[in-house]
Amino acid sequence: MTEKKIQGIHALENRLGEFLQENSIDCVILGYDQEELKVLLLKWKFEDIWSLPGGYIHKMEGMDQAAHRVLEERTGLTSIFLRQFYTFGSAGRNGEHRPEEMATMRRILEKIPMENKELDFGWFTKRFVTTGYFALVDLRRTDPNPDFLSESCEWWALDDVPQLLADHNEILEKALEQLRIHLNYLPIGISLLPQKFTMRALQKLYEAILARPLERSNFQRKMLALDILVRHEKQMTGAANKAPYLYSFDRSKYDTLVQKGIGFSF
Amino acid sequence: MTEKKIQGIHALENRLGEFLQENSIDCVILGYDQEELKVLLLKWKFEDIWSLPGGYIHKMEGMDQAAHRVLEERTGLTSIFLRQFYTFGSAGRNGEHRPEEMATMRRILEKIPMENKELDFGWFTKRFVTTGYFALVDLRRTDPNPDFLSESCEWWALDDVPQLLADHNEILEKALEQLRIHLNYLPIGISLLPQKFTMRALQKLYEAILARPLERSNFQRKMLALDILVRHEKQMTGAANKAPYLYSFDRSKYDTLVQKGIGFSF
DNA sequence: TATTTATTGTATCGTTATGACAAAATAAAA
DNA sequence: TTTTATTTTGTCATAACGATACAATAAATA
Repeated sequence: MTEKKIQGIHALENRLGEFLQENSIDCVILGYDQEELKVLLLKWKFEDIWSLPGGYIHKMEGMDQAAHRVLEERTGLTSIFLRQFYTFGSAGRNGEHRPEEMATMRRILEKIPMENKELDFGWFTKRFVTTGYFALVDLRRTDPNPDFLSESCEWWALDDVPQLLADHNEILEKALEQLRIHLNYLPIGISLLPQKFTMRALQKLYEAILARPLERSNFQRKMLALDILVRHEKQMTGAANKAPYLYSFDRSKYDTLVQKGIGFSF
Repeated sequence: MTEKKIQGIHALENRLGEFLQENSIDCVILGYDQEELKVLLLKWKFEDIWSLPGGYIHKMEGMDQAAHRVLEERTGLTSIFLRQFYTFGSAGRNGEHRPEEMATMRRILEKIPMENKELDFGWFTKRFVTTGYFALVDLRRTDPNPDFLSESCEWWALDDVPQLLADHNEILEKALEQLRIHLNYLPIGISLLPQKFTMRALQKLYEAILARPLERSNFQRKMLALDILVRHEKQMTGAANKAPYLYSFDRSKYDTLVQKGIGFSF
């Protein structure tokens, strides 16, 4: 078998894993920028179809590992906050329930230069199960890379997310729902913000996740009461107003707080 | 289709075949009796091995359906509180990581008459991903039934649970951890207690789940404040003390509260 | 019948958490 | 020097909470 062919098969495995296999993982990779929460989406070649980055689990690999691998392949980031949030296995996930979409997929695969492009789409009639992971990243540190079957890999503001492949919109919604619950057990800014940030930035992040405004002074009071922030010098913004302090997380205090798992709510 | 292309497809199939996995579900069925929380376990035939009841997802069946099916097969109960809590897919779940246990399983399977090929399960070669569900039931309404591979099906007090097959002890622990979190989003007594119960019984249930004592009068105050209980006549216990009232859940108020998803904590 | 016992139902009290709002501080512009 | 916009800190009434006390009561006991 030629090297090229092996590469092609390997790419297919990674990308189409969720259709070919019974098990796959899908990543809801959330980044934060410009006071907005964004999600990383892949655009398929040739057609206007977007989907969550995903892949499947190699034989000697755990599910968590697979999710980390996909994340690294798409963003270049390692050692990232990544958490399983739900497994989707309804009968309706079967490809044959979405014939039009399957036809589109068929067109895409036919145009991709591979020697074995006449794939038997009987594969598509299998029931498949995918496990969702959400990741929180500082998107300015990422370098999004499309995979073999994608022509681009872009950050989308949550409000603008288009219709996605299969049930990926539902998966995204579930990820956000779970993230909001996690917020009560875990302060999350540490992985979404740059190392030093203003209290306003942290509040805007929480507001973006919760999709509702929070009261400024009460937010500050509660956040400081957690005793996981370190205050640094002020940041001179150049604006005609009082300059805000910069804060960063105290990693060890942060970790012990997470360890204790104390619930706090917003 | 050319011979070469057919070869390519076969190569792909073979390659993918290496990655074949099995999906299963495992149920942590919790019952409450005698002020104790109990879990339903199966004892395998011929050997002293216990495990959680579980099963495979049939071809045209969703994962949730499969869990309901297993639950009904084991307990006779339908329309039950049943919730997915986590999916276990670490590399270590592969049978080949537990050779002694696999040898035991092999002995068991050899003694069981196997007309049915499905029973081979591929336990010794495939990697397993299992999704855990927890169920809450009134155990006095159940009729535990062992399955084909089990010789008994019994309720075990949580404190007495023996070492279980594979990572089932971890799965049980995770189920309890998740249940305790759910407790803050959902009053759960409705499915674990008989229709009418005393406040003391409800408190004992919460204490059993949380594994810590709760303050009596404050528990009563909070629980009544939820406004989902109906008070009935007193229950004459025959003991030399004040007789307690009986309560039951107001189903519609209960449902609307769950709908609102209001958080309350103990 | 009167008293005792054990448990239940409810009230109280001090502390803390919370939401809404107000006031002081301050960097830069006018 | 004053104005402007935003941050930081403070206040205050209310609600929630943990701890404790006390009253109510069904049955046993004297």
